[in-house]
Amino acid sequence: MPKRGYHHGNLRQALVDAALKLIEARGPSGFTLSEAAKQAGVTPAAVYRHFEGREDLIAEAALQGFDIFADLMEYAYDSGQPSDLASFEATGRAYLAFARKYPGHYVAMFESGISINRNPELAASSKRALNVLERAAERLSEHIPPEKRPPPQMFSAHIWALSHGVVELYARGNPGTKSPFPPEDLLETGVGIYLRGLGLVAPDE
Amino acid sequence: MPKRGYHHGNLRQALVDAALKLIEARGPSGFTLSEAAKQAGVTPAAVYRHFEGREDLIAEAALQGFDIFADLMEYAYDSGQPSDLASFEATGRAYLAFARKYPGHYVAMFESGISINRNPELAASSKRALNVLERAAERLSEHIPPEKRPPPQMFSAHIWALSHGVVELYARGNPGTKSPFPPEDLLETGVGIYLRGLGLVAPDE
DNA sequence: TGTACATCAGTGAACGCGCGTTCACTGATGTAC
DNA sequence: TGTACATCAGTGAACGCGCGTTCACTGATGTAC
Repeated sequence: MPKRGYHHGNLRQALVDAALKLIEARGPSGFTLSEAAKQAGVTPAAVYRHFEGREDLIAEAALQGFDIFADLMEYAYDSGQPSDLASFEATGRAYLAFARKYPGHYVAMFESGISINRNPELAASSKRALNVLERAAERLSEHIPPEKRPPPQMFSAHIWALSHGVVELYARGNPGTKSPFPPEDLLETGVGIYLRGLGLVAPDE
Repeated sequence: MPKRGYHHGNLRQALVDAALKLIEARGPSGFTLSEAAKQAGVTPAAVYRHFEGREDLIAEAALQGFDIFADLMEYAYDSGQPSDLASFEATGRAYLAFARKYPGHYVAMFESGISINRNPELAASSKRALNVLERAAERLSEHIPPEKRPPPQMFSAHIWALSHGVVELYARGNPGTKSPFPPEDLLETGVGIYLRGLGLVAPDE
């Protein structure tokens, strides 16, 4: 039974969890090391037993996020197989689902200003997530006649950008920018129209 | 001749300009009122002659950004007329062009955490920009048979999201997330495929 | 099973720093006569 | 044109605050014998 007595038991993860909650609640710049320590019931100095400092703590939170994210993307891809189209659509949905379910992680990953390259592990993990989407795009592009086939990296970039834009603009509490449609619908229809434009979906459903 | 002697001449705008430069260089949380004052060659206390405080200064920077943005969007729309399709495409391009040309404004508007509703002027100005895109989408949607015509607000939301995503992910110095394609190309092709999906562009060019 | 001891996770006090904000002031500017 | 004066933009010193980080320490834990 951890969490009792002088020694915390699992302070490292408790600090990450506290950081995630704070980042979610107050944004990436509202997060402070001292506050995270406090929420974990510990002195700020104790943080330095587990992390090099503030940045390092954020980086760990982002890393855990990328790991979950990549897992989710892979699961989504697999669940769509053997249909390449279903796989592609599922990864797009997984992006939004992740952002909704793990908002703290999402902000740590994409808005905290953390560099993906500060840490080889972080770079590898984010690459893994990206690769799932690129693989899905590649498979899908094979259904298009080669002579009119745009590079698959471009597909994935389009979908990534659309998903990210939907999340940033419509799926979070940006005050004032109220969403005219549920974000999920927005992404779903956007991807649908896009795929129709690629000739991968029947022009009339 | 302003800018000489004890009185500054145009301190208010000089502070906004300094703030924009700082926000561009260090991100929204890297910006400090004191630093902006310093760059304008003035004591921090002097800022309070022109603004209520830090937030108010950021809000003014964002407001000026929305005004420029809305102007640019309107100009783009007009330049595409009488073709509704050209107008629509032009507004999408204008979004990216604005983000590139006025990065400080862009960040102040979309990433500083400022609320669009803190200020009626700000709300009006951002609404004006949004309206241009919505109007463009509305006109365009009239070229689609009514029975299979999705709501025009949905178009504009799709394009807005795609543009925003391209800017955030590929058009800025996010370290590590190197762009596989020039952002302009990415947006251009993405919008192209999307419009084809709507049946507004010939399926083969 | 009991004792001695090394380990090391967390303490608590302290630090220097830059921040946003306030306040009484000063002195340049522009207007009234 | 020259003088008196009101205005008010900017000064400079001070504030309290919370931040990230350091350091010598303490005492709980687990292992060796």
